[in-house]
Amino acid sequence: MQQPTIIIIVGPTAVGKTAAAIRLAQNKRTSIISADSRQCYRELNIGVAKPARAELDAVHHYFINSHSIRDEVNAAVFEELALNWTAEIFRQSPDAVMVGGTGLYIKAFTDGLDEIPAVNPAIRKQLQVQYQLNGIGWLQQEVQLHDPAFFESGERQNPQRLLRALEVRLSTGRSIVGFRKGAIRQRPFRIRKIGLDLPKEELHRRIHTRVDHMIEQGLVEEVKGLLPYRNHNALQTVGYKEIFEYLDGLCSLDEAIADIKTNTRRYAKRQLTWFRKDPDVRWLHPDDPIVY
RNA sequence: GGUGCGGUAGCUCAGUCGGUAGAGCAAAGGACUGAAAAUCCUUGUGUCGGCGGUUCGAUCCCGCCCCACACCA
Repeated sequence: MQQPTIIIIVGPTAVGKTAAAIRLAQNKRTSIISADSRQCYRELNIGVAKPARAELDAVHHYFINSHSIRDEVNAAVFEELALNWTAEIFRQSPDAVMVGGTGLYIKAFTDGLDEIPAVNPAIRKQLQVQYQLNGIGWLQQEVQLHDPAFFESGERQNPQRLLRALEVRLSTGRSIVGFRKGAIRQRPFRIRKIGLDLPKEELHRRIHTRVDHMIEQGLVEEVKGLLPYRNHNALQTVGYKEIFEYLDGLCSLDEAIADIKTNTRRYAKRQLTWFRKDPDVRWLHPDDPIVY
């Protein structure tokens, strides 16, 4: 018997992944696993362009509204959940569909992450506080002192990477460099990747239209309700950050909207940089039929 | 109509005591294994408003014109 197959649809934001995935899942009579690091939060709706109610009713979606912004979600969490959901789907169907724009999550699912023991949350918290207080210079010194191997190879200007290296070193007593094997894990199913793309101008038009639509839908109200959670990681999100600035009186609404458009265009560009590098992706126009 | 102030990169502006110019933002390209819609790296794109004049040489000085803004009439 042939191995079950998961078809993964990737591409930049606003290209039309959601609609394509739903068409495909309906054809294959199967379910969809979302691979989107923001749509999993039930408190985030308008600003993250979730599938519409009718779309969610038409096809079962995993990893949509599955978490709270108070939960800690990351690539490792996604890897484990998605593998379980995949197994669940394959009990019913030889096909599964995954769709999303979060490249790292998809890579964690297809290739696996190296095993690194969980870090002590107290250490993580403590490092964040100290970094806020003392800045990047302090962080660099600490990493140089505690993990010279990473300091030599790593990104010295990147606070997130430095903090990660440091928390691993202080939690486990070992350098993160030693944990990174980069081994690609074998999965018990076939993986097919489809990339959707449009000419840049058209993609930008779609982004701009979608942002305007979000404002009409009441994005400002949604963001107002989330003000108490603005420091959560889940709220470090295009569409939310900019409206917080507007609500703080730092800019006009029009400026905030223009910033959302700019930041969404840049996000799309980063997504394309990531996915274009992947030789396994077969590129299609969003309207093309996906046949396997 | 007069006076003042300005016209330099896509935008906001700096600058050159005369030797063809540089910041921020935007943009382009890239990296990225537990924050990834995050984070980080690289790259300056230009008839210096137009036409004349002075000068070895003008974006800079002078004249005229055009455009924008402010004030006066």
